[in-house]
Amino acid sequence: MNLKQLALMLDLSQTTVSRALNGYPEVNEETRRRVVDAAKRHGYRPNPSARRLATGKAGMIGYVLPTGASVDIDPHFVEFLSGLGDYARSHELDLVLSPAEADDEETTYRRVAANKQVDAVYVSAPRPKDRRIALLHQLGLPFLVHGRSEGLDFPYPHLDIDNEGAFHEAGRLLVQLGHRRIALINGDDTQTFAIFRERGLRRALAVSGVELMPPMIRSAGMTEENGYRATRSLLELDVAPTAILCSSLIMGLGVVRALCDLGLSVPKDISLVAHDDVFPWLRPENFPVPLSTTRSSIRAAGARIAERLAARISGLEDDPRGEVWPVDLVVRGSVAGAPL
Amino acid sequence: MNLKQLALMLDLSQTTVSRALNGYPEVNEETRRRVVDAAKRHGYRPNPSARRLATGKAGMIGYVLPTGASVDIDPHFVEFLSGLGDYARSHELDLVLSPAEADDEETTYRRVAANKQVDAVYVSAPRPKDRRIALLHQLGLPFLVHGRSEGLDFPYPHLDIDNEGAFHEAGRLLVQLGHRRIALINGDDTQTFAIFRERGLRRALAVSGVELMPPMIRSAGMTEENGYRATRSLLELDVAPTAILCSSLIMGLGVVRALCDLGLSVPKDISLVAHDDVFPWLRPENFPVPLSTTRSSIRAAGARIAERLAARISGLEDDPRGEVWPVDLVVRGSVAGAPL
DNA sequence: TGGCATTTTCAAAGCGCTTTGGCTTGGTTT
DNA sequence: AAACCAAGCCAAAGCGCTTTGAAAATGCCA
Repeated sequence: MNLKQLALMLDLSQTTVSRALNGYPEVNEETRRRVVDAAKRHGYRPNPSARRLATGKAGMIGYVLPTGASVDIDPHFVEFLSGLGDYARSHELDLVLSPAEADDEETTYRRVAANKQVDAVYVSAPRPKDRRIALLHQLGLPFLVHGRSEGLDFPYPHLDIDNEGAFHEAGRLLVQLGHRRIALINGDDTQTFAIFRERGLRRALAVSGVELMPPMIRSAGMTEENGYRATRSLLELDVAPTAILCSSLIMGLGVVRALCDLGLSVPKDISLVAHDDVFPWLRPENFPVPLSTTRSSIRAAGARIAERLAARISGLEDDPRGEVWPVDLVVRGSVAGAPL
Repeated sequence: MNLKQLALMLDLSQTTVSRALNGYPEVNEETRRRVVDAAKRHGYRPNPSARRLATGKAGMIGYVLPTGASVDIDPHFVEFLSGLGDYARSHELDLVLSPAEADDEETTYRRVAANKQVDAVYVSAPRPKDRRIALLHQLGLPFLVHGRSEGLDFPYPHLDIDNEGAFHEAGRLLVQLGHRRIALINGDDTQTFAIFRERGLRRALAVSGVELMPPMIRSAGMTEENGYRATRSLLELDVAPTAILCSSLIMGLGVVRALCDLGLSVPKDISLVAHDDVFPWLRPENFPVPLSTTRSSIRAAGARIAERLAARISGLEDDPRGEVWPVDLVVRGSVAGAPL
């Protein structure tokens, strides 16, 4: 059932039927009712390919997915997707994943933009002076960044959580508990989220006159194994930390395992705080010792990003506004006063 | 730069240019070279919307994503996606995720099929007599199932791992080690993979004359917490198990935590085997006691599925062939002879 | 050289929608 | 009564590609 047939059946022109369905004003309300009614009855749905060709609008949002034999997609992605999908569903928005060579995403972004495959894209895991953002800005393809870049000379729309504030708060708590040697097991420090977290902790330590030194910082992909290794190496230092701030629950698993291996107990010997993105399948309160966390639902972020993207697509939002969410500090049993 | 302009520039008809570019035989090789060359030089890329409208082919593969406030996307999905994306990239195939209400995927499948948004879809987490498979079969939309259904009266293309064989092997090993009370902590047992795994273990036990009784079976979503709870409840039984077979590493984390809580040691008190989908961020050899596993890379499956979907789209494959991969049993320190 | 089969090219008709510009109709103004 | 206007509708022209059916060019043979 296509427009032509429907128009024929109603003894109207395609123009009128199209307008009636799309809510244009120049059509009699009575006529519109007839059309809408007939459309529903015959289950008419405009062919998206045709509509897209005519309007240039795709009704889809895009994401360029870095791939490669040695590239692992972040497990957070799936949680983010839950939120995004949940909102997108209610608006009949589909999501297009365009796989790209991890070290050349630009080509794919250009292709996606040139093809007008999607109405907007979102960008995740930004780095300082992120090339993708500059590119999208230049290409004029609507976009939204999950996270923030730095050092760009133009404003761009984004949604981020207050990573610096979160780790500042967590650091401050530890400092207040008397800790001075606080280590940071961070994620990939070429990404801004990691930079902000380090900054937050540094600021908290500075208050008590302590400087966050390089040996106290580890940075690596968020795997259990990396958490383990970082912890082992930190505790081999001459002046080992008495507290650890860790950028993810997954790494947190490794941290706990390492401490256990070394016969150290949480929180008596070591205090531990981790960032929690709120996975349904791994919860900080279920760690051997309930884990204190900085918590922010990545799923909620996904939903909000979908909402804003939809707004941008329909023209309701068009300023490059940035939105930064506060992060909860949730204190549980894994922190205590510094040992003497 | 579109076809028309390119044709004009080359002083050829659109027909010829189109044919030259699409490899039709009825065009002079010399002409073709000219065309291909000019196309490359001017960076001409056919507009996919137009092509789609004309041919009905989309160049995309689809996936209907169940969503909802209380629906969690399986964390395995991301690993699967890595594999799929990796292959898809090399073939310029995009992936369309169409979010659906979790309890009414049918509507979305119908929409996707009617709109011809994608050339093929893949279906995951099938159940016995899966409605989606029957629907796709009936709609005539090419598809591939990751996993298997049961009780369908027609063949359909799928890729599965030998879940029954895997858990049979694992069960047999435990039986050989003298275990008789073996518990199963399974995933969602409305899904076929879980049914097959149970069947495998049952068969292994039967050999030694033991029947797998309901109290020895737990089934739940694959979270750390569910692994913990299942284990606690199993060990409160009058005749507690001496070995546990567990359907995922994530649940395995909970199992280990529960055993630790109870002061039981692996493998002295309890032997443990888990299924490993090969996550980069959580590896069985890094468990407190290295975990024995049945191992099968879900990522490899993703790549293979993309490959077969591509083949089906291009007509190279069109039989409803099923493909079942064997599963490795990897023995590590978590199994030992049954305690007396 | 004429006739015929092949090769190579083209004009035009879709694909199904949106949108421009114009045509009626009936009512309001001067 | 002529002149104007708004409301409601329509025909037709795109959007950029593929594909059909036919025409022109070429080669081959008798």
